[in-house]
Amino acid sequence: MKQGADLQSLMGYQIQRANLRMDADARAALADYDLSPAKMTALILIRDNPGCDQTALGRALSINRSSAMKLVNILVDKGLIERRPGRDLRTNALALLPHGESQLKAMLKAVGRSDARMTAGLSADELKTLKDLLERVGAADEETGD
Amino acid sequence: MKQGADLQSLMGYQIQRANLRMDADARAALADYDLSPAKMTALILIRDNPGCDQTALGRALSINRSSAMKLVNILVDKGLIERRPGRDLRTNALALLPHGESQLKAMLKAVGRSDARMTAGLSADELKTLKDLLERVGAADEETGD
DNA sequence: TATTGTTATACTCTATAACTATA
DNA sequence: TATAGTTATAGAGTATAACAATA
Repeated sequence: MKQGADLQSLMGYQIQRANLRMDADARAALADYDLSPAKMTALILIRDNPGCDQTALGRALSINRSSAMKLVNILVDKGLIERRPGRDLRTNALALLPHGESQLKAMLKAVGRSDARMTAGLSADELKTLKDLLERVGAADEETGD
Repeated sequence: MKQGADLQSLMGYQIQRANLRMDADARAALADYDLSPAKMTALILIRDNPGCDQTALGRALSINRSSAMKLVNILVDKGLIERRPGRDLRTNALALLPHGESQLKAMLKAVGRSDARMTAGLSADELKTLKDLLERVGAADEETGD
């Protein structure tokens, strides 16, 4: 299939294709853990922000309260995290459980290997440049509706 | 929300975040046309590969025959494309209709504006570099893979 | 036998709207 | 009034499994 000038010239398309390749490989790397890359990201955020509430987690993942609820339910059901009493009676404080911590360590190893393999064709300088440029793409608004 | 070293170091995460921002803006730019960026991509591919069949279209979009079927149904229902007799009696030849062509032109304008706005912070050289680096992400895997 | 289109079904992810209990 | 969590429901988007027609 030919991909004409229109697709080639859209940066959004280039990013989307690269994302598809990276996500597919990361997903395969996590197959043994029955978690998607996005759910692993949630575990990392909870570990690095202990006591955060569901709404804040959702905001960081660009999903709304309701979607965050479902995500948290899954992680709780798997015994990876726990809901604890939060800063007031409306809020809960999310916490990574020991089982979640050990699982996350293994997942990070697997995804790290995937990430390294997928970017093996780029030098350290190029990786730094790529990360910098990506951060500057769409640096404007970010929001999650409700 | 703090994003620790683990997320910062994963290129897959950086790409995914940039993709989310770009996709959201492109989606908003296409709101008037009631089509997602992915469906616009399908229209471009059909325009640039007239007579292609559904399976080939699906392959180009990384979706399977059944999903391609649903996608084509939607584009047909909207009067944008048409199924014509293909190279044998099993196959359809997909063709962009005049209405699809004019719609696509307008959509490309809108998405082009979105893309330009989102990448306005990057110089022409930087855009070229970014595209080059993105194309090489996951390329090593494809070369050595089976 | 293999391939293309097709249909039925199901799963993932996300969203909206409404309700509750707090604040 | 506003916010956090919750629940029910719905809509994309994709996948698998089967089948018919054709190659």
